[in-house]
Amino acid sequence: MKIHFIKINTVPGELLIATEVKERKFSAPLHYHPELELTLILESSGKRFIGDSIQNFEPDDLVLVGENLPHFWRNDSNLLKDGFSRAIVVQFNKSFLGESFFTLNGANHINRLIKNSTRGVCFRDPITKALIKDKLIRLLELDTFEKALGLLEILNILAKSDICYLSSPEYKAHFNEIDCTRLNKVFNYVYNNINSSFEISEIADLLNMSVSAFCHYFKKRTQKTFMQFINETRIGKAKRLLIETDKSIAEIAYESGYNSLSNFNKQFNSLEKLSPKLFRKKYYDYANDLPDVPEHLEYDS
DNA sequence: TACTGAGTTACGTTCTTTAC
DNA sequence: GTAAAGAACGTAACTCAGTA
Repeated sequence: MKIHFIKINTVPGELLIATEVKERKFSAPLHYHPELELTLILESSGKRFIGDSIQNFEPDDLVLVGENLPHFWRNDSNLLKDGFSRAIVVQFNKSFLGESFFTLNGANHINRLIKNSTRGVCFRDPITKALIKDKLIRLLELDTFEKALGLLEILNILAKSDICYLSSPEYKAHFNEIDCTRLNKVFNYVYNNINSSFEISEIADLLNMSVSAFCHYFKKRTQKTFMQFINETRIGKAKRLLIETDKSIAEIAYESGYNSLSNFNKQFNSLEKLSPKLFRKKYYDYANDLPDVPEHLEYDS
């Protein structure tokens, strides 16, 4: 799999593209394009790669990817047995309302958001996300003019909301064809073998590198050590198994790719600041205490 | 009391980082 | 890209807590 430059095919007369993506699993490869992309995950979970950021995503994950920023979403393979991955994706050019619109007085905050999005930004405030989800769902039904107004309203809300940067400040899109072919080989290998144990030398061999050279390379490109990436991926899977199954901690440890319970506990503790058992207990306590969802925030799927 | 599952510790092996 | 040192991991053996 290579990094792809994708030309977004805008419909003549349309200012932006707003679509609901519904697939068994998100199929877009690592790619970039000059259009900005606002993505709201409706169903599915896994890992998203944006610039040099590698993080877990879950339903209601809301992310704005700036122009020419490499990105792709990778589903958890174990969650695809009985469902679809769904997301609302809005792609638009930063000058969809004219070259200088966002430099006008009163629109500077949106201009700042567009600039910040070149590192990729996510929005964590639940009230903002609920509001944007509602507006994105409505956006799908609107005509061109109303869509543009709707997107303007969404950008206005997002620009006033707290943001979390995804890529590091030092990140520059330094991926070339070779880098991305290599990283895609690594990601594919890891996701296809995450349940089993594998040695770092296997991955290094895959790229015709020494183990040491591979460690250098991976850290430089992702700002994480390879084992950090593996652990975050495995613990992410373990958390879902803790929540969604009643399997024992040991079973979940082995199913997440750990060969020892002790290391699983150590890793889980260091990432989550609590033991797997306590995590499961806290989740169920929290779920049992949840009030009914207010009617205006419920959405049919 | 015995059994089971969860968590801890010590030590050998493997991985990551640093200096070149 | 390599070598070496330090950090992190995996294994085995252990303790502790809950339960029948």
